Amino acid sequence: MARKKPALGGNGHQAVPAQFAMDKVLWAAWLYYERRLKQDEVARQLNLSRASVFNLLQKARDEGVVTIAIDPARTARITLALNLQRRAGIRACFVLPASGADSPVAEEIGHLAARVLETRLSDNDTIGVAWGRTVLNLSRMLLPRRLPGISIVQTTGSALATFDFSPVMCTSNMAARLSARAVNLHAPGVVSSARVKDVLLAEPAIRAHFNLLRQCGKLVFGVTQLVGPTLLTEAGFMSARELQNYIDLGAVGFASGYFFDRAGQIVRTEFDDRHITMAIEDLREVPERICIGGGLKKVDAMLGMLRAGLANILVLDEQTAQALLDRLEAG
Amino acid sequence: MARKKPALGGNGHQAVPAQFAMDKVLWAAWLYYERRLKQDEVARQLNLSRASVFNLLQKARDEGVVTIAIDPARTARITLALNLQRRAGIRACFVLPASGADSPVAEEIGHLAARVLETRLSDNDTIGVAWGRTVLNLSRMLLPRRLPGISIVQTTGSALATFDFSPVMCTSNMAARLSARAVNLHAPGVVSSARVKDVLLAEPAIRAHFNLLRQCGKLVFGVTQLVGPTLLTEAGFMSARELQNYIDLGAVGFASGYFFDRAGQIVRTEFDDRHITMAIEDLREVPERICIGGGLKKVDAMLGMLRAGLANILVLDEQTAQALLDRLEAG
DNA sequence: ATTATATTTTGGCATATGTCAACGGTAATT
DNA sequence: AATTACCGTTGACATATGCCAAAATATAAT
Repeated sequence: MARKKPALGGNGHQAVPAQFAMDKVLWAAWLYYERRLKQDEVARQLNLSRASVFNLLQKARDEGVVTIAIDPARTARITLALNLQRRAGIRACFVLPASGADSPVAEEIGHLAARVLETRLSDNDTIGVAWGRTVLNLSRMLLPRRLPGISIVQTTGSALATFDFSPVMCTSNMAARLSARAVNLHAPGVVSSARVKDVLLAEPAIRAHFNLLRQCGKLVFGVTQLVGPTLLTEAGFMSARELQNYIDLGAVGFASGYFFDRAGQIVRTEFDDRHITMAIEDLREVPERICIGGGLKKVDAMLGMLRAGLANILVLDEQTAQALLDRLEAG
Repeated sequence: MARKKPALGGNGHQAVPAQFAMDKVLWAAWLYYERRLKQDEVARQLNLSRASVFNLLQKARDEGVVTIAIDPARTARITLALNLQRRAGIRACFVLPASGADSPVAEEIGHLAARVLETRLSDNDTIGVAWGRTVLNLSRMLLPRRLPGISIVQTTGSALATFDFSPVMCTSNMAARLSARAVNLHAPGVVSSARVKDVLLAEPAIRAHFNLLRQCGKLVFGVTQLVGPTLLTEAGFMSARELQNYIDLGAVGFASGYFFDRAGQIVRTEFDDRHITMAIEDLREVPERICIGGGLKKVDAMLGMLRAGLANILVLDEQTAQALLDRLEAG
């Protein structure tokens, strides 16, 4: 996908970035994609070899000068998506076309989610971002764009353990892609006691952060199942014992900072009192709550998540969508 | 562009053969454009021939399922440049992006012009250079390079008064930057009588200079409006009375040594007979005649200059380009 | 059922695109 | 000044795409 280095300046000598016309990348892209000239003809116009024109076009695509994108809205119009949307009582549902065999579903869903998010972004948006592998995938697939009015805000305290899909990683990655403002939450994700959490939440800087989160127009998060090996413990976010407490109380999944059971009831333990994350009542006020996830093993968790009303926009793969729909129709 | 029929919605008949719960057009488009599979691979996944996949993709493009878009902010300038080029019937046109800031336009245009000139330079070029503030700006922005085969030739006699953008200054500055040969015209710009001009033009050294000018592959000059305070008088090039004579005859501008009116007719007074400069018929033979200039107050002058056919390559700022285009389209 | 008439699909060929290793010039380093 | 390292450029070759006319299939009319 990513060809080479971002290659800012291009040819070394000269502080003459794209601001100046005769930007060959733009010129070539224009002739090729707008005027529909063949690469040969473009080459003739620019006095270059065709191979060079090809390279310029490559760069144009990599830099995001040209965007070749599928309107993700279309993925929401297929029967399956519409049915699921209706059954789950949500606002929209985007379904990744099933691709044969060996596809790494998580990556592809991140890809689709990136497209979905891109089309929904508007100026001065504030976007709350949780953490997780899928969310990180999303951030990686965003096309570089310049949207300076946008803020990407962390919904959860930064985790202590170093894992590559940490909250900080997710937000800063996204912000970098969009040239947007990254607003990190300078607090641990989990603290040792309820008292410490109270103290932290009373801090002005932290309060300000949670106030900012109340301005969010969009929220992006993944969903995790609790059975089998789960990232929650593997990533060092919580202990196996802490997790077991939730499971014992009937929890089937975790999303956007909260655990819930099959029926969509939020499940709480003392862990919640030590978990520094966006308040659930604020969370439910966010107009667009986008949940990204797929894989059959997550069906139970997603079902609970939907019933809990955490998401109102869903991005998932075809297979999971079908399974989810079947379960919803079964009752 | 539109290939065939609009192809009724694609998802028209819901009674899909069940095996494809998914819209084939979308599916193919996703695999091809997002997953970057080859058409063969897509064909294999969909159990179709490659040609059919091609047709699906065609339909996807026609229906707007895939969008190939160039960052509109960057294309505006190019569109403007192309339109202006077409309307003015010139060879090329380079537009300086409107910088939000209050930057000194003249300098920026010189900068752009320098880049334009650099990309067009070739070995053993002979370049005729007039004088003016913009031309001097150009010379200052040229990157030092070693192009020994090139000659920079003065098109107009050296002015007597000392102003920093005199013909000699412009040529020698440019030559220095390019390590090129500066060929100065050892004669005054304006003499006292037609007789003196004749005598001078008969001089072998001067004849040789004008012969050299006939070899020019490129010409670089600015353009001046005549209303309001103008450099022509301020720099001591001519008297207010001499200028007024031109204005009375309808002249609106001065470029590359000649005055012209709104319609592009060259306007002459006895001053021309004392002005030592490249003959207009030689001037019009030069293949690349690059005019540099900007600022809304010059629009009238530039219009006349274009109609007079003095320039066939234009370097100007976005605002002026737009104004010029509007005027040309108005008729 | 049969014929006529669209519509979709396909094989194969002409053209366009993608890749790569080698070249040549510039800039930084010694 | 010589050396190295780097990067854009290029020609030649390998693949992929675009196109069209013919075949297959669906649809309508008689």
